[in-house]
Amino acid sequence: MTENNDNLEKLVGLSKEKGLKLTPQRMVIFRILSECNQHVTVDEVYQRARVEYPMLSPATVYRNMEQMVDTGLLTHLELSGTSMRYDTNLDEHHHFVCTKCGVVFDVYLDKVNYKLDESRSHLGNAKVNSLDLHLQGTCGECL
Amino acid sequence: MTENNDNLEKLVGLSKEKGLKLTPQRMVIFRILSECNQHVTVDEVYQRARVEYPMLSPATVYRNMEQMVDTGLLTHLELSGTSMRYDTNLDEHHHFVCTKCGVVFDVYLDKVNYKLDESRSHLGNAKVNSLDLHLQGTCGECL
DNA sequence: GAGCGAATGCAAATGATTCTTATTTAGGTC
DNA sequence: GACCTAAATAAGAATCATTTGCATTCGCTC
Ligand SMILES: [Mn+2]
Ligand SMILES: [Mn+2]
Ligand SMILES: [Zn+2]
Ligand SMILES: [Zn+2]
Repeated sequence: MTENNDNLEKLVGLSKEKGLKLTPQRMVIFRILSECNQHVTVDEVYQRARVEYPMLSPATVYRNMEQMVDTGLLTHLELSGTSMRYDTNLDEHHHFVCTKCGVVFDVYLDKVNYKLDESRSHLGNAKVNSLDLHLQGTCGECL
Repeated sequence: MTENNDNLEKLVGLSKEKGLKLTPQRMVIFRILSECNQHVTVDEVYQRARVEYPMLSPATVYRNMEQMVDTGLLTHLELSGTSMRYDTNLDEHHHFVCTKCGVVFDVYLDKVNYKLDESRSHLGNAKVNSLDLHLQGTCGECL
């Protein structure tokens, strides 16, 4: 709860720095993002937000969340799926996805080592900048 | 070329086993899949196919490719992006994506080791079944 | 060649996202 | 506090990928 408040204050502070105006719509979106699940869709945020702010337009949520990505307050969650998921966790981290229910957990790595099979991998002289580990399996609930 | 023929024959053989009927539309799709780039969208296949078979319907390509996933002749490429990509390579492998041009290369690994930071990763008693390594960077062309 | 279920074409439906436009408003300036 | 302007919003149309319903056609088996 105090952590949520911290998150909210951080969002408000950063958005001021970026020159974003503090509209009530934006405040509702910020608060929901600071309270709810890390890996959300626009619609999940919209559904919650409209309870408190019924005249809110979905387009506003779309615009705000994309803008937050542009200004570095959110990231896109790079998973395939029907609708875009956003990540409020800006730390470098990876993900576990439950193949039954779709729940997404954050995974932090102490280390990763991998060795390419050069004979079959044809990267040419591509330069690898980052790696993203996607773990899949069954979550505790679905076991 | 002989390799493409092999691929095509394999597709035809497998589809017979699965009880799929050999329609001319399906044959065109199979042949294109056996000839072209591994990581294709439905539309890329459709655009090629309609050259040879102008009355082909996009819905037919959608239906066939999804059905091929169901019967194990194709897999979904688990990347975020505007439209679904399919992988004709059924071997276990990983991918490199160029962040400039979007090209996708196959990557084969000899080994992977990773160590979770248990204090921050909360997998509960989830069971991890597979891992997928996504390399990102700049391909040779875009360097 | 007949019969049947699978496959197809086409057009309408869907769902997520983006865009357009007229209107409102936050936040700075006097 | 009134005023200004650029930013933000609501509402709805537009777009794009994908799916679905339905009438018709066609591979395949006997
Ligand atoms: Mn995350
Ligand atoms: Mn591949
Ligand atoms: Zn689960
Ligand atoms: Zn490239």
